[in-house]
Amino acid sequence: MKQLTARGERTRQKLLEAAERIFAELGYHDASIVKITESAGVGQGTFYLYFSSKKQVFDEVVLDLNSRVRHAMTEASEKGTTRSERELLGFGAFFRFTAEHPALYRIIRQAEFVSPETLITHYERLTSGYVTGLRQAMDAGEIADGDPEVLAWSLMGIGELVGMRWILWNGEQAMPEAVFDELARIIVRTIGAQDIDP
Amino acid sequence: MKQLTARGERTRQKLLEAAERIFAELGYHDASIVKITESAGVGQGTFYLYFSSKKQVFDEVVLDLNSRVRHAMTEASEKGTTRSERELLGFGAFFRFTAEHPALYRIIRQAEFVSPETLITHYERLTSGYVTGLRQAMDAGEIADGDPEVLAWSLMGIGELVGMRWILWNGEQAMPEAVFDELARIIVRTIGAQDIDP
DNA sequence: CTTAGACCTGAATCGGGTCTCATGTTTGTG
DNA sequence: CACAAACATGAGACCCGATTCAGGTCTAAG
Repeated sequence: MKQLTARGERTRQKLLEAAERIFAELGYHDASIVKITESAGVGQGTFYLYFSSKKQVFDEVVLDLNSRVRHAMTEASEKGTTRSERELLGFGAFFRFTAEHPALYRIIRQAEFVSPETLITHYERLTSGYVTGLRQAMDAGEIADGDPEVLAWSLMGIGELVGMRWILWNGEQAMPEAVFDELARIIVRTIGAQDIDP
Repeated sequence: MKQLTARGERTRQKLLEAAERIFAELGYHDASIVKITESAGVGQGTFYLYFSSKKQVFDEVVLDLNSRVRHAMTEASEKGTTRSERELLGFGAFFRFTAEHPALYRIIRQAEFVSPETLITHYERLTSGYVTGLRQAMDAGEIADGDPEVLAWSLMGIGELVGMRWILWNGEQAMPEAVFDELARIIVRTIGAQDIDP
């Protein structure tokens, strides 16, 4: 599998998108190659021209979702000036992404057994950028001092469960404003945001 | 399946324990009835004398773990007097349970597709008791005011991811003390605990 | 218009899983 | 001790899925 022509690239992309769709809908185990290729509109055998196994396409889907969600969060949070603001913008982007791509959740929860290495990679990529930002804010005295790693994982946990409860279980609607407002207060407390004004 | 004799009860229990073990180790899909019955030391057919399907035994294992972890948390947190204290004792119990029964995590993450109803029941039972306690503490002015439900889910999220990172991924060891101490500070901030002393 | 190379196909192979059932074994009671 | 009710068994019926492969089809360059 090396150089693909435009046609090959197109087919590969169709398969990747179909895989994301089917994995999200049915879960890893009930998603069969037949269903994926059917949904992509290609023959069964075609799958193996582009991916070496079901697990491999799974990993690729996870990593793809990972880089997309991080991109969305980074882009949003860069618009903020204080750490609180940045944090809330990041959460907002995360929830929006979740509502649009429930696959993120549904697929990642499966990774525990399907592909633990990829699960770890996913979470570590999410935290590592996070930790840097939090440490800077700590050094600047913008938020409470402490171990930024524990804080980063705590914040991810909040996002994960609140997103599950109010987005996934709400039919992938946007989150009610009241919930987000409450959450905003909680997050500001959690990071221990300080007023910097002297 | 109605009245079981002592012998029947014993066999059923052996199967339930074996199922928990095997599900935790292999995940739902790779856990086969053959493996469960082998691990329990009974014949394959015996399984169906006590459970009607693989999914049913899964649900039973989840609900059993759920009631055990809640019991452990409640018992621990009742020893505390302030809400902060209670909260930290509850978290401690949760982490201890996780270290001793990694099945809790590994199994529940699978439930998303295997048995979504049971997943929801699990989380809702965990929060519902939580919400009551938090509301009382809010009314007593012990912690920051707000929607106790959002706060309950946030706290669960923290426990879930921090437990995953520092217990599951650490070979099911107890959590490093430094991490727990840091976490304690984070939790106290998150609930917005107030000094009550006038 | 030819043709090499890229691309596509789905039937067939192979492995494995759930659940049933006809047949035995154990236990407690009269 | 006899025997009904409970309990236990594992072979096999039945189903389904990942992956392979031998044989087409498409496309772009000459």
